[in-house]
Amino acid sequence: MQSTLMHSLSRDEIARCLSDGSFFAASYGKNSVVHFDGEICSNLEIILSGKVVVQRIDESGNLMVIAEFISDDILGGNLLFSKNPHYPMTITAMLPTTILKIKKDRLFALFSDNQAFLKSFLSLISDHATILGDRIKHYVNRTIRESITSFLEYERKQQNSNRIKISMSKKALAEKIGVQRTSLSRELAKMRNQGLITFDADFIEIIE
Amino acid sequence: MQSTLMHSLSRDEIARCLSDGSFFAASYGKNSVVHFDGEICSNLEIILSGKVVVQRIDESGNLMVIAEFISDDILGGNLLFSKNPHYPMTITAMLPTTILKIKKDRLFALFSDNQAFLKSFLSLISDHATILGDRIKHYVNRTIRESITSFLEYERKQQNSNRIKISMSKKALAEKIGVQRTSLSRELAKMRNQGLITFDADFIEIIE
DNA sequence: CTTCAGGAGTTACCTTGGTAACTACCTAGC
DNA sequence: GCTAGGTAGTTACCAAGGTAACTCCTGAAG
Repeated sequence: MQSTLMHSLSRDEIARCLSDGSFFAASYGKNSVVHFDGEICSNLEIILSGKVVVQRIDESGNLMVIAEFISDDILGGNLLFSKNPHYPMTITAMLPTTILKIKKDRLFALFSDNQAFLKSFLSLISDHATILGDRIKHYVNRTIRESITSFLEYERKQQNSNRIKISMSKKALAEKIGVQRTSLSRELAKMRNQGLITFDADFIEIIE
Repeated sequence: MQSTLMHSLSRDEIARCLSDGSFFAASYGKNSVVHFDGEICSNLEIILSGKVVVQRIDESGNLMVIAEFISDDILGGNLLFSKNPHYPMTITAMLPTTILKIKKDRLFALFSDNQAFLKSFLSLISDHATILGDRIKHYVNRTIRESITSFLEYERKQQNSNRIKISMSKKALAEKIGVQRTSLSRELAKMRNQGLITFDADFIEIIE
């Protein structure tokens, strides 16, 4: 991806937008909430640095991490033009994060002026929609075993190895696939007992 | 919504695109598959008449209906510009359906020429992304009781009445919230026994 | 060095809900 | 009128996994 959206703007354009107030930046500390569930979305936001997560929290406080976004990714792209422009989930900074905000009306002018910008934007929001679809496909209405297998198969392809580096804590993995940490722990242990995998803190290895 | 996308095109534009082959139509019979899971998406499609459903079918054949689309809605909008332009779920015609297909490259030309068309398109794909978000929010990782309550609360607001018309069969409702029909039946019976609701074939009434 | 917090593994207990096997309708076609 | 297919309701049985209450380990702060 690599900053396609910002790169499609010239320095002059950026400078002009910053000076006339249609672009402005904001900073968020670690663990602070960037957008609350239900908050209205009136700007397109581009992450300049840091990391945010989109998370659903249900009534009993259970957490599911739906997506993670880092530099050069956007927030709110799919909300700005929808009939109901409210953030449907909570967005929280995981690290100190700076975000550039672009007013909606200015955005439309940029689309007309700059085809590359529009193309990057469409590509980003399409990928975001795909992420949601994937969440449903991979983790919804499945047993934990199926969710784990789905995750491992995906990572095996990505990493092209049976020895899969888990670049997050087990707790985070449990939140990602939407189950309790203890249940994930139990199921991983079962799979190890059945000779399907081995694992430690950093790796899970699939045994053929 | 009302056909905003087609209405934003002039008759001349439509006629021109049809004659040069960048627009073309296709028909599908009831219960025929419009797109298979995994199929590549290379056109934007506009539903001219009929009804289609987006459904996820897991290995054991369980069905969950993710969304329903009717006339003037689009298919593939979020796929065309994404890095992985494969249909992530099966799309099936529920009624005899005709669909207009627009080649991707032509689409981009239309965006440049016609701002209203771009605006309609952005609005449609944003709404689609919102639908996916809602599915996750309302029905994922919940008990059947919570899913039912969520559905009833939503419909209560929509219909502005405690007596909620269910404009689908119980079987379809079960598919919508992603549970077995018998389990839905059991849970509704429990809720009736606890004095929370009454129901018959067409209505569910919430008792305050 | 000590303390404390957070990640991780384990397990008994129990709720949720999927499965399967019924029954009872209802409607369309013969 | 009779039969076949589709929708609904019911329930015994059982597997999956959430909950809670532990323990152990590690790393950072004091």
